[in-house]
Amino acid sequence: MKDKVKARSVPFSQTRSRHASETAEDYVEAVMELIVEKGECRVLDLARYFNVSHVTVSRIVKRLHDEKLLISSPYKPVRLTDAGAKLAKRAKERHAIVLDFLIALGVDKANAEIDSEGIEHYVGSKTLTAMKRFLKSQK
Amino acid sequence: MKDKVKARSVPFSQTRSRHASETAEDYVEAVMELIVEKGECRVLDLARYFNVSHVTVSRIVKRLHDEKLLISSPYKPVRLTDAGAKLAKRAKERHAIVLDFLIALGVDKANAEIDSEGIEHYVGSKTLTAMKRFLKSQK
DNA sequence: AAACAAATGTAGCAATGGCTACGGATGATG
DNA sequence: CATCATCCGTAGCCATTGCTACATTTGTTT
Repeated sequence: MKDKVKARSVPFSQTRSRHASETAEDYVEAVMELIVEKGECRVLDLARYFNVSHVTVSRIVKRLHDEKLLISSPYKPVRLTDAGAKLAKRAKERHAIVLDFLIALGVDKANAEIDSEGIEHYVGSKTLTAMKRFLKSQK
Repeated sequence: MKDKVKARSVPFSQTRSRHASETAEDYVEAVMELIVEKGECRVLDLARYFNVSHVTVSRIVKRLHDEKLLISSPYKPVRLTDAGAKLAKRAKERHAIVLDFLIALGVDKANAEIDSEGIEHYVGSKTLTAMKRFLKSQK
């Protein structure tokens, strides 16, 4: 009964910080998408997109502004910094790969879209490579 | 500029509640694993397993006790209720499938273990079925 | 039995992400 | 230019998950 407990394989998976970066990725990705789709991104657009109140959005936008991923001034549309745009682009690519992968695997589009949004945050570079390889082999 | 913003595909993915059930699954799964491995599961075992303080564990254990997934009395080892054991078994099976799937896909075991722990919480039944199908076809 | 180490509980703080309620800013419309 | 709807910010609440510091319980070891 005195065995050492083997530590989890993800030593730094502290829920809170992990979750904070998930949020950051989701937000910059959404901002980029909304700007492409309708020319600008307002706080309320994000609120509708994520189905949360504008208050939640505005607090998170403020944090991401402090982290230099977003640019926001009062009552103005939200924009991306260079760093934010870079992160958004990476997240978007990864998201697209995961989505295509699930579809190629035989998951219907609706479910693939739902699951890919959660899965994308946990796909490491090795897994991403394996998914790309699979997609290529299916062509 | 007046287009409706299309809502996210996961309308009820409110981060908090989603995250709470993730925690529940992780904990019952860990409790089951630790009981199998060393005969009992103490708060400190869980703290080492998740790399968090015993305080964090003891609060979460209390919550899961209230939710009737765990049984805990002061200074005693943690056990599973029937409901907790059922949930743990389901989570463990899903975890195993995701892990095997990633390995079958060509991801090395270490990375497969890391990624599967995150991915398992976002794999819907359709995706799980597709993974099982893939595993069968590889045999 | 006393003393000590290890395990667990409690108090209290911070960060994050939900919310409602309310008030100020902006922009369109009369 | 006044009004009004919409958008957004602030105040302040709750829950969750981190933490340190300190207190208590348990069990082992003199």
